Amino acid sequence: MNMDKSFDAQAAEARISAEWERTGAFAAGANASRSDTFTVMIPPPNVTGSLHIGHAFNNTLQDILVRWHRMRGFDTLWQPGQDHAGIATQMVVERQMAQRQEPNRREIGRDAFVEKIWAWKQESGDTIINQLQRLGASCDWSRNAFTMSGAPGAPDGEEGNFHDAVIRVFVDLYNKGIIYRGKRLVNWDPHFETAISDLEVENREVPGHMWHFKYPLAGGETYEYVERDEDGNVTLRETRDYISIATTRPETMLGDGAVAVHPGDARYAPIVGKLCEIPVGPREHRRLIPIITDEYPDPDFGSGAVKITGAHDFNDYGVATRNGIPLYALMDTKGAMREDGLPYADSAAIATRAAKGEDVGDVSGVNLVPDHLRGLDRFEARRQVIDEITAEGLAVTDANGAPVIDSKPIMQPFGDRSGVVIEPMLTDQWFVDTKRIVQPAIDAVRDGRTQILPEQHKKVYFNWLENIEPWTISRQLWWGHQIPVWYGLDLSIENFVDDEGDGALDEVELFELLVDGLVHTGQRQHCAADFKGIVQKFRDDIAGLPAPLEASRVIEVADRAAAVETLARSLAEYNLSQNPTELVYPVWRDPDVLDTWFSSGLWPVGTLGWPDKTPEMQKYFPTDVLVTGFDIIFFWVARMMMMQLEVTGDVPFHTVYVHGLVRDEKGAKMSKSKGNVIDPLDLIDEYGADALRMTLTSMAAMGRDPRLGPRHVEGFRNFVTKIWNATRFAEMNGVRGGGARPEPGHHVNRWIIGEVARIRMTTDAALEGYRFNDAASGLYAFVWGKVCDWYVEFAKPLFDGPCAEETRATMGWVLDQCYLMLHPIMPFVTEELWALTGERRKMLVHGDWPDYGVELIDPASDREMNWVIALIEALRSARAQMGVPAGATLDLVVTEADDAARAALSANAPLIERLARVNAPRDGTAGKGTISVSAQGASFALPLGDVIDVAAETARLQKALARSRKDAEGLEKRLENPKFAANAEAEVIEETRRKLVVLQDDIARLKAALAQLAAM
RNA sequence: GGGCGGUUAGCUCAGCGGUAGAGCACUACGUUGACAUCGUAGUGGCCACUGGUUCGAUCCCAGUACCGCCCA
Repeated sequence: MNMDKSFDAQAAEARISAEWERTGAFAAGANASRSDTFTVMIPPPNVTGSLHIGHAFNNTLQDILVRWHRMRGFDTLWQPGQDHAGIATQMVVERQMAQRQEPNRREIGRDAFVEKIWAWKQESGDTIINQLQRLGASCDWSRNAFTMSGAPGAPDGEEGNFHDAVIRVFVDLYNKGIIYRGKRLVNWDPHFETAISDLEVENREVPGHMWHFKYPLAGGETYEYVERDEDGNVTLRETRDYISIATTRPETMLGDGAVAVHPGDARYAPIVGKLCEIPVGPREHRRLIPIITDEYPDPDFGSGAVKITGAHDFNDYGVATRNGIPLYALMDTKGAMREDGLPYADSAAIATRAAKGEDVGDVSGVNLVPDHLRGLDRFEARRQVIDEITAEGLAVTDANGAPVIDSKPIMQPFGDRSGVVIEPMLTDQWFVDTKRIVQPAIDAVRDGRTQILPEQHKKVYFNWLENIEPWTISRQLWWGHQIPVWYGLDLSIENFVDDEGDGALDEVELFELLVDGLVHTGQRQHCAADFKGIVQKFRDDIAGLPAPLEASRVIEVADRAAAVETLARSLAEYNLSQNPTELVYPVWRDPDVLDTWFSSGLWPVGTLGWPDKTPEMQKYFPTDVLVTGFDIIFFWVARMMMMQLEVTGDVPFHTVYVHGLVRDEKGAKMSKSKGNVIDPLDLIDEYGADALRMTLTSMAAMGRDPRLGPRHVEGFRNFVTKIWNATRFAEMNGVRGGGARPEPGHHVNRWIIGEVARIRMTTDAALEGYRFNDAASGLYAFVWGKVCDWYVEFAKPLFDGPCAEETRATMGWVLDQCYLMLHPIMPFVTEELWALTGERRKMLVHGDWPDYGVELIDPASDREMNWVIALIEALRSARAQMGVPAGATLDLVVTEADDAARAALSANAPLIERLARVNAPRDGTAGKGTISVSAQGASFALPLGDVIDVAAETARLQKALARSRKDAEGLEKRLENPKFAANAEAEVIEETRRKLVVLQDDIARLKAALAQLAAM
């Protein structure tokens, strides 16, 4: 067989991947030889996603753990799958529809749109799966899961039951009161027209402006405004008829409900409790709002007075709810000024009554946007508001009469998907009362049932969970798990009497019902897994209605409007026919879907078939390790902990390994806008998947961000070539793999077997501690630095001698061990070499991970070979420094040697001769024209003849001497210190003594050599 | 402002109580039985700064400076 000169990654990877897949090598339980399980859940990539370098890193680490366990015989499952990614996917498909100039989603309707998304998923949803396969990820692809599988409308092939799990948990938490609906201020994305969670908001500092406006006091009242410095001296005193307010968002002034000042702020004490006027809007309907006190305003910031717009600012919301200030919504779902609701004049009148302390009830119909601003975009409205106030002379001005506008950076919230400015909006949403389920998640990490590595991330985890806020889980999207809650009109009527008591309703009674019941705004809601589940609940609701209404058929309609219409029609028909079987009670389902993270929070159990009692659930849950990036520790890890603990009472995994973020060579975050993104597929194309994986692994130091550049990958591609060529050399010398571990007699062979045992132990220790970089660099150093640099070189002369057979057997075994141990990190080239070098019982992916240890280390061989290596290095170094031509062969004169040195020398002479380019050693003395080399217990002379440069040789020896002396002095000083002797461990003292003896031996030899040189 | 990290060879990073390591880069040499995607030998470091603990500190503690990241 003739091996190529290097590994053809491109060709081999595809072939090997296909073979793994064909033989089901990655199937759950494949190669299991024991009952212990090892389960890893892939962090599901977005179904819209494609492989980026972060995925490559994340999945390489998972694959290493998984392959390592599989080879050790664990019953291993690496569960793959994808996330349906609500907003992202909806966005992709909508954009595609727009490009194709198809009707938009509202035109085609919800069902058709969802169908389109499914079609898109069928077509291009497996992109990232294929890319992960190119990376070599050994997931059980036959189990590929999807967070929307089993949802209504899912096509063939998507019938998994993930949807059941999601709905089951929603219903369960709803029944426990942990999920609730409420009108709250949420982060609203005006682009996608949906609420998003805090975590999906990115706060960025952007250039902004702060405007200062005067809010005149009602009725032209005045007060003495006094400012003082720190010592209480008056710095400003004037009579004012206004209060000065600073704002970055003037358009929200329209919705102000109050002005707040700090209770300790003496400047405004005289006017607290009075009313002031919002300086915008039609003059004839100028609104008045109260001046209140609250701890929130910072007296040192701006004027110290803050306008309170409860419906459009989170801080203001807090102030407003504490003080009973109404929340006036100003914008629609697109972030434009509202056009709905009451006319401005009516609205302003209601608001003024409220400001005076009247209870005005629900203000959702109140629209305080003046007519001429209605429908304007929020930013356009801002400009107009500023202009109007300024024109009226109510902007605060400087000495020259110009309006004061501070230009300064302000923090602004942006939607992480849409990139538009988030608008706090008052809307009805569903929430998880996370405080009620968070404690077990905190406890589990605190008591170590789940370990977070590196440990520093525990603090972040605790900090977030201990200050957790309610989680907004509803999204105003169409792609996702629709909330399983149905609403019905509240028809309950107080004091209704069926006048005739005949169990039928006449026109008068119906009219009464319509007026008192139907028309009032109340509604009922019930939650169940499906429509069938809520029917009985609504029946119970209407059971108290007058006959025959109480027996109405519950039917599902599109929305509230349809329900009202349907009910009205049903009553009308009944009125004509008096046929009670025609009566219906229409209900409609909540149109919102759940936050994608609600479903991915159930990933560990949902992928294993829960809520069914599946064998997989039994076997593989709780899972073992979650490997993930720091950025989703809140999004995902914390939520999985909470949700799994809530539904199963168990932690989802015992270890969370948190890795860093892959950066570019300069340490910058990779981003499309910076243009510094590295595509892992490009790297795979150019250098091979193994090289990329090895690079990423070697950089995976815990708690550090790897910096990746193509140069690094190139280095590890060379490593792939190196092991390939070591194998090629072996193959050319008749070495075959697949044999049992030999028990050779030659020190070289005995030594390398001991080294293999060492690397096995350090590799396992590194992997057990999730020190991936140590595993990678240890193996790299072993294969290159021990096997290739020394063992292969030592073997060359042995192939010509009596030990040739045992050397062939040993080399075959050693290389097999290299393939085995490198396989988790570099699966392709090792699998290829495994196949090329022997008849194998099974593929390397199912190879048996070794478990030998110190028993294979022969101390005598170890000592001897290390002595030989040190001597060869000393000889080479001396030659190079003295400028001996590389090709020249020198005599090696033994001037002194103890028994051990003599034995080692004679046993390994051919090796030394070959690798140091010297002739067979002979005894003699150093004379004129020789340079000196020493090894432990021995001194040598290398005759160079006339060419010797005495000065250079002296310099070389003196430099070595100086170094040894310095080291020896340090050791001596330490040993002489009585406190060291008293305090240090016995082992340390012994080690120090030993080192000193070696150094002293070295110094003596160098001195002797120098003396001799001087004598010439 | 709060929290968490980092600062070690020219570059990228390991090490984290016993006086420093790797890869890359650089210099010189090299057609040695696989590998030039290579080999051999070298150059290069007050381990950010200041104190403290210790027989001993790059490593532990405190502070300073600078640089990141996350949350306000």
